[in-house]
Amino acid sequence: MELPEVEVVRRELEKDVVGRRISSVDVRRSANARRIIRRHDAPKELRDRLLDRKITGVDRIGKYLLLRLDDGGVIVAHFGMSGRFLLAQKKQHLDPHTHVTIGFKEGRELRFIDPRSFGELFSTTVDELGKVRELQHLALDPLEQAFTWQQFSQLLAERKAQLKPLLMDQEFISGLGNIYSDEVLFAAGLAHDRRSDELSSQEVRRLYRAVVEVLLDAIRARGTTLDDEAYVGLTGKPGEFQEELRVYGRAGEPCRRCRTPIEVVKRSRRSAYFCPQCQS
DNA sequence: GTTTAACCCTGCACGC
DNA sequence: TGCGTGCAGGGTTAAA
Repeated sequence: MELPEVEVVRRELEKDVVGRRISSVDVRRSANARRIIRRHDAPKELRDRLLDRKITGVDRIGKYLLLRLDDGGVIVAHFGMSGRFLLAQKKQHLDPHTHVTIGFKEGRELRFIDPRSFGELFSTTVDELGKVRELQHLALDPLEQAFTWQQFSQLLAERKAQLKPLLMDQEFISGLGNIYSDEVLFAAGLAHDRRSDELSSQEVRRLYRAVVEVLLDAIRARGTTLDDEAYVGLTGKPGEFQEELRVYGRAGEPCRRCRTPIEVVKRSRRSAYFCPQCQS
């Protein structure tokens, strides 16, 4: 799950969960549930921090969600590969991979579900936010006002790395993963292994526009829901951006722009999809 | 500084 | 049918 999916969930949380008061917190007694809240909380600590608090706002930094509480507390959530939130009625069937359940006074509950257990959910406070290791090294979020062409141009020039891994580096910009880095590079017409410090100013501008436009398009389509992945919105409705993917997952299929078959290369277990004709 | 590989994890596709 | 194997990918970490 990457920035667009997390942003869609953020907007849904803002609409459906802000203003709710937490009446119960349940952490499953499984090794994976402990792993999800790992390092930061014991189940009792998480419960004590959240119980009776009201959720006052929901922010996002890169792929991290921050649910703010009325006493200065913050719930931090990251979905990893297969994690998601489900807003359900309490009597609704419980997915076996539900690790944490946050119940509200009005009746429904927010469930953190994650089959592969790469996700995280833990509590902290506004004052301690700067000390949270996961958040410390996050770079600028590309949908923030501060993400300008000039800024991006300078960042690219300061590094000498291949574009694809650089775009996915959360210390460079935060929010892109494997799917959207491929889509962005296609939209910009740039090859995945081009060097960041060897781009012309025109290419930098194309890349900048591609980052912003692909992310906004994906958010408009409510994110990408792939067959083998669990991403669906807060209430179970899948995204639609998978219909608009230009290269990701389309190896061997004709490029939508020039009909050349899309190619894929593997580098340390990550695949990069691209059109050899349109990207150079 | 950059790149590579291994690790965490489970569901699924595949071949025998 | 059933088993073993490989793969997917978020991030982190260690090593090259």
